[in-house]
Parts: sequence; structure tokens; C-alpha cells
Amino acid sequence: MRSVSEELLTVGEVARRSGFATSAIRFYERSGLLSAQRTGGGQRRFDRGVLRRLAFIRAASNVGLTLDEVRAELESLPSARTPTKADWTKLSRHWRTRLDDEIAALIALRDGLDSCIGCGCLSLQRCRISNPGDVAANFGTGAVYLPDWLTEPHPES
Amino acid sequence: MRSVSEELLTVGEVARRSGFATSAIRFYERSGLLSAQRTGGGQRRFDRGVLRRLAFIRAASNVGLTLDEVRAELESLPSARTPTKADWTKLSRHWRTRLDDEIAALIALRDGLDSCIGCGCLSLQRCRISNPGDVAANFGTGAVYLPDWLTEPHPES
DNA sequence: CTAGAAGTTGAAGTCAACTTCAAGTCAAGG
DNA sequence: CCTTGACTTGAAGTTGACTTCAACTTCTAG
Repeated sequence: MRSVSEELLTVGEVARRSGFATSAIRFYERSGLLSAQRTGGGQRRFDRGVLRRLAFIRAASNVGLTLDEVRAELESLPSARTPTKADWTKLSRHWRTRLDDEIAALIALRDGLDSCIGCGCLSLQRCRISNPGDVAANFGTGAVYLPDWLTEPHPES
Repeated sequence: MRSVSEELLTVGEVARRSGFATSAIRFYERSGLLSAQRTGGGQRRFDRGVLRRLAFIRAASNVGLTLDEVRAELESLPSARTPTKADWTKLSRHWRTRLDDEIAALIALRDGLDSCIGCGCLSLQRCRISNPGDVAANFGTGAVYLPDWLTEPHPES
């Protein structure tokens, strides 16, 4: 084992290597997704492990997780030891299901659209695309990655 | 033909029948997606055709269009006559491609994930999920319905 | 005619995920 | 030692799609 103390990274370097903006990296630290040591002068110095965490964050958000979800997943990592491949694998396996669901939902939407194209209806009462199920109102706030009604069983029946 | 002048709807009624909140309906009018007559006292009175427009708006946003895109599509409708089935069909046919693309992109993501689950890498350099193509930086602002890099040919090579 | 439900407005708030800004302070090569 | 580029902070701004609020006004059933 040789000394690792020189291998600490500045925000700028982390930014360059990860492709995230420095502002995003600071934001992530503030939000508790990353942690960093500080120099005497108060500057951040990141452990190289931060790069893997950032890769995870990017991957997760590509899959459509919110930062809150990402934080939750990151917190489930062992804090004592450095996470292993298996640890990361376990987390990302979880996404597989999520992606499957999203794909299934989009396909359902497309198939519904096909039938609508046939009829040109777009009726509020009958069209699956404009009014699937009976969920008339209650579209909440928040980023619409996929409409909830497609991925959830039943809001309230 | 009997008189149609009594068949105008208040916002409240439109809300009830469409499932949109009254605030959303007013917002849509302000944004130029809907139009309404006014009573002497200044209240909105909507033509029944508004329900179809709202169905279209809902359908389009389920597919992932922004309101700007929806407005653009609505403006391409004939303004002189009442839009026919064929007019609506033409618009929604356009979505089919979009959905196909989105589905393909998600499937690509899932397949990439499958290979990553195998290796547990999540490397910034090699992993397709965390770093597809070479697009390291430049994730812009805006709602991430699907990551652009998945649906676009090449940002700049 | 009147009570009360429903309508009106503009301005401001919300949420997520960041970015931008101002006004500095720190670190490192020459 | 000094210059210069990189770093610091908290606060405020951004985008999209609405919602919420306050302070009225209008409609309509009885």
C-alpha cells in the first residue's frame, strides 16, 4: 500500500473527470449525496470513490430516479467499508424492474394510441390515451417522467 | 339544428367534465391553448369543443410533449372549421414515432443495464448506463423526460 | 332580492435539479 | 512575494406546468 493522501481531488478535477459541473457537485454535497474533506483553507478535497458515486448518480438519473431516491439508495450502501462491485450491482439490479415497468407502460400507451389513430376519437370518456382508467383529476406536481397512472395499480377506486 | 347558445360551459363545468383543475384551464387559456367567450360580467364561457382540445392536451402530455409543442400542434389545426376526426388523427399519428423512439431508447438503456449488472462496473469510462457515447458533460436544464443522448443522433462529434 | 356558490384577477408560490452571481479567499508556479 | 486561476459562500434565478392566495365580483336558485 502506498500513500493515498496525494490522490485527493479538487472539485474542478472531479468535474472534469465526471462530466458534472462544479456547481452540481457542490449541490450534491450540500444535498448529502457526496461527502468531502476540507483543506485548512476550507476547500473541498474528494476521495476518488466519489467518481463511482457520481457514475451511479448519473446512471440512476438516466433511469429516472429522483435525487431523493438516489440518496436513499446511496444510504443503503455499507458506510463502514468501501462498497464492492456486488454492492453496486445489487442497487442497480433494482432498476431493471423499474425500466421494465416503464417500457411496458410506454408500450401500452403506444398500443392505445394505435387504436386511437384508427378512430380519431380522443374522447374524454372513451380514449385510453386521454383518459385511461377513470383517473380524471389529480395529476400532482413534479417532473412527469412517466404518468403515474400507467405505472401504478390503482390510485383509489 | 337547434340553438347551441345554451350549451356553453363554465370553467367549473369544463373542469368537472375534463378532470383538469379550473386553475389549469385558466392557465391554458392564458397560454393560448384554449379560447373562451366572455359573459357580460367577464366570466368565461367555453364552447364544447374545448373538451376535445383538453383530451388532446392530456393525451399529448401523456406522450411527453411540452405545452409549447402542444400549442404548436393545436395551431396547425384549421382555424376556420371545426377540426374533424381526420385532423386529430393526423396530429396524433405524429406521436407514434415519438413513442417508438422513446421505447427504443428505454430498451437500449435496459439492455445496457443488463450488461452492467453482470459486471457491476458503473465506470465513468466504460459503462453505457453512466456514460453512454462520449457525452460527458452538458446535461442542460429542463424536464428530463428521456435523456437526450438516447434519442438524438450525435450532439457534436 | 338576496345568499352563497362559483367566477374574476395578478402576483406569488411550488417542485426538482441545478446554475448564476457577487464578493471575496486560497493555492501554487515563477 | 505575487499573480492568477481555482475555490468559497449564501442567496437568488431558471424552467415547466401549474397551484394558491387575496380580495373582490357575478350568477342563479329560491
